Amino acid sequence: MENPTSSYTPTEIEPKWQSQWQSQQLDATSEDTTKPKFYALSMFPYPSGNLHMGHVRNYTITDVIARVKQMQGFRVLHPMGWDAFGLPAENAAIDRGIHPAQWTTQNIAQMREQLKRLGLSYDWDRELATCLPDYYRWTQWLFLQFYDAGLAYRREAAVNWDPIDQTVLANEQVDAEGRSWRSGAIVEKKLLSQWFLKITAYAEELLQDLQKLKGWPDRVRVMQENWIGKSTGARVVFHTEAGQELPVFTTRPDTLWGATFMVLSPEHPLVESLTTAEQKEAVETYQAAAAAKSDIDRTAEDREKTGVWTGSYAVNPVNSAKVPIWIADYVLMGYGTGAIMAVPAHDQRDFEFARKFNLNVKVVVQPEGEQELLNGETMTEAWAGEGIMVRSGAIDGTPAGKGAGQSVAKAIEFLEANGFGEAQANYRLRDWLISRQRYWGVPIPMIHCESCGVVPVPEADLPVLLPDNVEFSGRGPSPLAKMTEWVEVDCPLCQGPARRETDTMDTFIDSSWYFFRFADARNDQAAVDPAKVNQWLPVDQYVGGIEHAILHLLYSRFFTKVLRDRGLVNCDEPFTRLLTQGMVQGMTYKNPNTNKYVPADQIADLNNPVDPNSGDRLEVFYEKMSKSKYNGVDPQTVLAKYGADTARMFILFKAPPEKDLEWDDADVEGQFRFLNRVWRLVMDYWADRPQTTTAPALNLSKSEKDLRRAIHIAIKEISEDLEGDYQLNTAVSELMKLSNAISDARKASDTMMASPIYQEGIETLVKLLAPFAPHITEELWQHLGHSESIHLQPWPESDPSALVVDEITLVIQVMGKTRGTIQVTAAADKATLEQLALESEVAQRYIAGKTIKKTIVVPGKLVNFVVV
RNA sequence: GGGGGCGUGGCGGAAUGGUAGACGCUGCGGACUUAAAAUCCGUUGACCGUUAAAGGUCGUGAGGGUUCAAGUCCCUCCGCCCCCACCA
Repeated sequence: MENPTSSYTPTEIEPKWQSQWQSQQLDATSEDTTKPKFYALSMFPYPSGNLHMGHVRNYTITDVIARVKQMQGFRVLHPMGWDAFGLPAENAAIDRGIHPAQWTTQNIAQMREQLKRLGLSYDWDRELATCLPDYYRWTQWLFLQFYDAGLAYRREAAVNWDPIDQTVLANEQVDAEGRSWRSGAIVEKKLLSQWFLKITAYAEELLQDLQKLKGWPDRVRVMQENWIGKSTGARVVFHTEAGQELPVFTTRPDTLWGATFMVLSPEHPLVESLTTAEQKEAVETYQAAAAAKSDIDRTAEDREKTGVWTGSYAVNPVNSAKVPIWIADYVLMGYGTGAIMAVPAHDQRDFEFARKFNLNVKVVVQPEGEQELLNGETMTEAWAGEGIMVRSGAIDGTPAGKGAGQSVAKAIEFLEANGFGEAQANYRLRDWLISRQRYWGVPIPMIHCESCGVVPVPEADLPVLLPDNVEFSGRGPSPLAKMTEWVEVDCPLCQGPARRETDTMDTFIDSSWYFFRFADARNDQAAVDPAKVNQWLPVDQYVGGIEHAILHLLYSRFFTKVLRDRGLVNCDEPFTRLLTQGMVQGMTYKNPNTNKYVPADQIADLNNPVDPNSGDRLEVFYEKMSKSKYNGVDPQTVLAKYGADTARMFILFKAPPEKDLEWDDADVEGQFRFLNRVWRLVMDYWADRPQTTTAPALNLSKSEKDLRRAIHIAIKEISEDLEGDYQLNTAVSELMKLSNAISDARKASDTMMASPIYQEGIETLVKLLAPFAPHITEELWQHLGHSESIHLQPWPESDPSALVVDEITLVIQVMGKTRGTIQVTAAADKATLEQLALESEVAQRYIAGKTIKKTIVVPGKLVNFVVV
């Protein structure tokens, strides 16, 4: 017999529905404020031009969440935009002579089409691109807000300098050996005056408020905590013999009596004045060597300590001891005061330094118990453990430790009482250097006037537009600095000759506020209307890669707090819940002898992979997809072959969202088969459905009851999987179970298809599947005789009465081991359960000849006999 | 060095302290077909056992512990992954 129903052709139905939804404005953001709001956001992409599987995974996860919330009666904001400034566009300009704006615009157009092919429920009316003046105008305006608040300032800082091309390089343009990506020259450090945002002013709040982020993965919170890096201790002021103050920060002020020398960073401003004539040459040589060292050299593991004496001494405030002042690159100018008191007996780094340069080691913490007494002359490593303070004047005899009444607290008390210092906290977090000596970014809206100094561009003059007709060579100063007619302006204050700031902003600035702009994306009067922002923010669910765990998320939190303090938004934190999805990995073939990757299509037999060139056996493993490893899978290929719904289902089912996902073609096939089964199940029902449906029976048959139960279990389980933690993989497996249950019910009974329960099953399955596979479900929904979109249907509710069972399976255990099961009526009470269990054949077999000592009855679950 | 996470069949992965391995992939056997594809049915942790069953033993990285009962809770150890790191 001919198949009465058409077959499932995703490549036809998917584009059809995509264009219908678009013309119906199905995905327009609802303005119905009687509904609760839900803001679902994926981290917006850099428009590289090609969508990769990582994007597909990210956006699919967020789309399912947005669609479910929509069906559950929320008004949902689900926007998309482009993080469109950045280096690759400028590289394209240098390499291929195409203007960054043109390159970016083309890429956006291409990626937008690819995204649309995935069936994502974006409100495209709110699309934004950070490189467009109607967006970056407000980025500039926000910068001026920071400036006005005293949170933007200028100071000198080191940049990567290419001495051949005479240009500044981004960190990404410096390779692992410290060479320029273009010229190959060894990159130098060069000081330039640059703009900073004062994120350190918010360090404590950024740290404290991590506790509010209950919907964030622990590890992201911990990473941010470590990044902020708070440590508590004291500031202690030493004096040089010449009388200059030389403050240090220490977490162990209690060991101050053991400080036998001091170390300054080579860049410390006092080094020059402290250096004696005899030491001048050695010190300057050392400083020059330190300056030339790359970051990689400076942070290399297990480096031997180096350093040089300045020739000067300082005085230890607590015991007036004369301590030599050294410089060494293990002390960093950017942390604390750039100077330390060295306590070699109790700090391993100081110990190594002291041993190398024969400096005095003085023990001030003596461990108790069986420990041998420590001796500064003979000890082989620093003692950082517990003990009793010795040779420590005022705190002698105090137990070492940070607790109340212990050495650290006592020492701080003593310092404060004598004016030697005070308790202090220090943060590892540094202010954010935002200046980039590049073209393709937001121009910093500042003007340098010879007589007025640094003057902000008046708000009325925003945006400061990027000039168009720029030349890109990759050499010399940034393209903007070469644009004389753009650079030279009148000072807004004195009208005298002035120059524009030619640096642009770090692109992380653009992405630190885009989630606000989506709430009011078309506003040309303000960055955002506070009323609109407060209606949508904070983002309820943010989804993106773990690689943004620190910088992007921390900067966004910082911006939110500053905008709150400027009265622009109400929320303290921008992202209530955060999901960091795992990466997508591809099957990788690598020759272990040559360390070269081999494309799969060059391998003759994938079951026995050998290198076509050498014949070496290849290693096979999963690794993050990348071009250089030939292990990528192009979304376009998958869409063309199976359609978006299959790709979405596969990605959702294959692994939990936060775990890495191994791409496997066989599993993709499996998902395609599942959608085909659903298609046939629904279409067969529609073709063979009885023309007169039987009235709802008062007494359901057993198979009807079982099916109804399966339906409502599926609703319950899937709804739970979609709450909070988004266990999308198990949600998909529940959909499969329901599909299987419907299929089984049909096979079990000829009359089942006429039952209203069967119809309920079919329609529920389609509705529950809709957020996951939006196209096939829309098509099937229409075939089922509905005219309104399935995506506007209410989410099914689980009926508790349907879950009730007449009989349960009772597990019989003896001594905690499962020995069998019996069927019992669900209504049975504890005593009855015990009785039935005891009488059961299994129980009798294992209890025979023994005495029951104790019986545990867990109603609805099991009976366990403890016997002797 | 500091911090966080993970370890379950051939594979991806399920399991509010209560029948470990749901769901899927793969493999194997079968039906349909001239044949293949597709589809459908059965089976798929290891070992012992039997003609076949029935049945039994073991099993969640290793070892201890708590409990009537442990993948799950506690302790020790091993292995892998990630973040930070000469941060005073």
